Amino acid sequence: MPELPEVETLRQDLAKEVVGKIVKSVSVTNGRSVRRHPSAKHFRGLLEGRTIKSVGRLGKYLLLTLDSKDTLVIHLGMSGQLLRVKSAKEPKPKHTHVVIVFTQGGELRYVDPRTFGEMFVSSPLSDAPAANGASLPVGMATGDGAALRRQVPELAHLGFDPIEDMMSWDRFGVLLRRHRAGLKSLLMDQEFVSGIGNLYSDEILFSAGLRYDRTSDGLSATEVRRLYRAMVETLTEAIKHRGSTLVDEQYRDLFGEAGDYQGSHQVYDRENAPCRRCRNPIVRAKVGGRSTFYCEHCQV
DNA sequence: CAAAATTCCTGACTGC
DNA sequence: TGCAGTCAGGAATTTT
Repeated sequence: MPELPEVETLRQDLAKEVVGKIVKSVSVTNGRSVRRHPSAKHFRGLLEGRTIKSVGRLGKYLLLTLDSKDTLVIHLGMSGQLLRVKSAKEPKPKHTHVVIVFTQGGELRYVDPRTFGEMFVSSPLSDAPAANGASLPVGMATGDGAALRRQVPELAHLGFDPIEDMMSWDRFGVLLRRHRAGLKSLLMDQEFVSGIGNLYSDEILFSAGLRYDRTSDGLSATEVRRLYRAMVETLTEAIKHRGSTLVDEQYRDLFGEAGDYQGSHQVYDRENAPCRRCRNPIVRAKVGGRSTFYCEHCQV
C-alpha cells in the first residue's frame, strides 16, 4: 500500500515525465476509479486539451496542476499503480481503469485491482483570497502544503505533511499534547499528520524507541524530539530508497520498477524475526484491526 | 476461508 | 448532561 515515500517517488518521476505534456484524450473503463464527478465524460472534459504544469503531493495524494488552474487528484488506495508507457501498443495490464494519452506521445495508465483508489479533477475555491490561513486547523499554515490545500478544497482536512511542512519540536509537542491518542493511531490519523500508514508508523515508532500504545500527551520533551526526528528521518530515508515493495504487494514506480526500502525494515512484517538492534523476537499485535509490529525490548 | 489495508461512516465510550 | 474526540468495527475489493 503506497504511503508517503512511495507517493513521493511517483511525484518525482511524474515531475520529470509528464510536466509540459498536453492531454490528448482520456479513457475511463472503470467508473469506480473516477469519483466525485457526475459522469466520466465530465471528468474527461476537464482534462482533455489541458497542459500539465506541475506535480505536487499532499500526504498520500498526488496533485497534477493543469493550465486551467484545476488539479487532477490521484489517490492510489491500497493497490493503485500509475504507469507511464511509451506506446499504446504495450499490453495493458489487467485492471487498467483510466488511460491518459498525451499529444507528444506516450500515455499514463492507472491500474488498480482493489479499486480503493480514486481520481478526480478539483477546481480551486471560486476566489477565497488569501488571509484564510486563520481558518486552517492549527499546525497547517506552514510550508508549501498550505498553498496546495487551498488549491484543492477537498483535501483541506489533511494534517501537516511531515516532509513538506517542517516544524519545531516545540510545535510538534503542542500538537501531540492536544490529542490524547495512542501514538500509532495518531500517526495514522490523516487529519493529524498526512501520509503515514500502517507500515511506516511501525518503522517510525521503532526508530523513536516508543511503543505503539503510548499516549501522545504523556511524552517527555526528549521523547517528543525523538519521535519527530524518527518521523522525518524514516520517511526521508525511505524516499531515498524509492519506497517499499513488499513480497505480496504491488507497489511499483512510474516505470514499473520496485522500491528498495523493504530491505531496511526494522519491524514491519518481521514477526518472530530477531530485532536488528537487540536480537529479541519482533512481536506482532493488533491495533484497530491492523497488524502492528514492534520490539518489546527496544520500544518503551 | 482468512488476511492484507485504504478511506469513510457509525456507534460506543471517555474525560472534562 | 452534553460535547468533542478517540477508536473499534464494518463496507467496498481482489489476490494469495
